[in-house]
Amino acid sequence: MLSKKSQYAFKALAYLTEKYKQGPVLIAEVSKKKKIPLKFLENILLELKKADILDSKKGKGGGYFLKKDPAKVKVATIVRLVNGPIAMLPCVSLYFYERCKNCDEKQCGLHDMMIEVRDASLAILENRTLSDLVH
Amino acid sequence: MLSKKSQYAFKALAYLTEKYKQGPVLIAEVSKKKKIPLKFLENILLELKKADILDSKKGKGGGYFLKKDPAKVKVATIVRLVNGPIAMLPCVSLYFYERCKNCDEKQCGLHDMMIEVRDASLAILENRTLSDLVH
DNA sequence: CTTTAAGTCTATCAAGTTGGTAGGGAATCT
DNA sequence: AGATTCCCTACCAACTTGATAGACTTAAAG
Repeated sequence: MLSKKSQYAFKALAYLTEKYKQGPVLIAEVSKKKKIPLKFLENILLELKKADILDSKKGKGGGYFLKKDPAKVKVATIVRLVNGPIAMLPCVSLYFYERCKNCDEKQCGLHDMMIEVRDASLAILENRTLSDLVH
Repeated sequence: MLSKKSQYAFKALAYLTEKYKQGPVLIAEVSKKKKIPLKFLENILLELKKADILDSKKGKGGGYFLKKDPAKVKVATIVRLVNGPIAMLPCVSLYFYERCKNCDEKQCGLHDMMIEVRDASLAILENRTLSDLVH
């Protein structure tokens, strides 16, 4: 399951997508409109900035805004960033791979099945962008 | 991600699938062969018994065994039982549904996307059984 | 050059979950 | 009766999650 933090992140990103190219948006505005605890949202947006998804301006007239075209930012990227692995097992994760202990990947039936699930999920998440969050 | 408990459960079930119709198998044997902490495994197997997946016999010659044909036990069932929801959001879960707060499901882009992911995952997990874990 | 309006950073915390352990109880077989 | 094996309750340390507090930095306005 996506954490609450991830859900907040997506709501905030959807809002910033709506406001794309309209100048910086206050954290407080996002917090109010999307009903996300202010200080928690601060952390989330800062993290997204450090990951190069968002940019910000300080001082009067400042705020947060998308750094790139929302149609170019994959949902999969955000999930990995904020929520972690998409795969159901570390041994089938592309970005968070960890070898299985006590289990030969070449003969583990679960392994193969979870690769299928991963690929099915990625087929969707890698082909949807922030633009698809609003309509 | 599947919890360690879930991974243990699948390993144990795979072992019991191999021994299907060969009489009860000791917890201690499963623990040793699959390298699962004994007392932790006890809890897991007991839970699977209460969920009607396994059955057991006490005393000498006792142990655990599959209650049904492994080809009839869906992987999805086990995941839900031991790990919880398969969907990435409560508002798109079939078995663990919870309404979204502050978010109209009919106009939430994330909602639709996560339904797609859920269906893609279920297409696999609902059509694989314990038999597919061994080969 | 001071005030004010923002975002930035560090630290902390309560509650819940996860992975695991301990030990005795209950059933069953010999 | 005694051995064997599962059953049950309780407990615990470590980690994660969701959230808050407060001081700091940067930038614009006047």
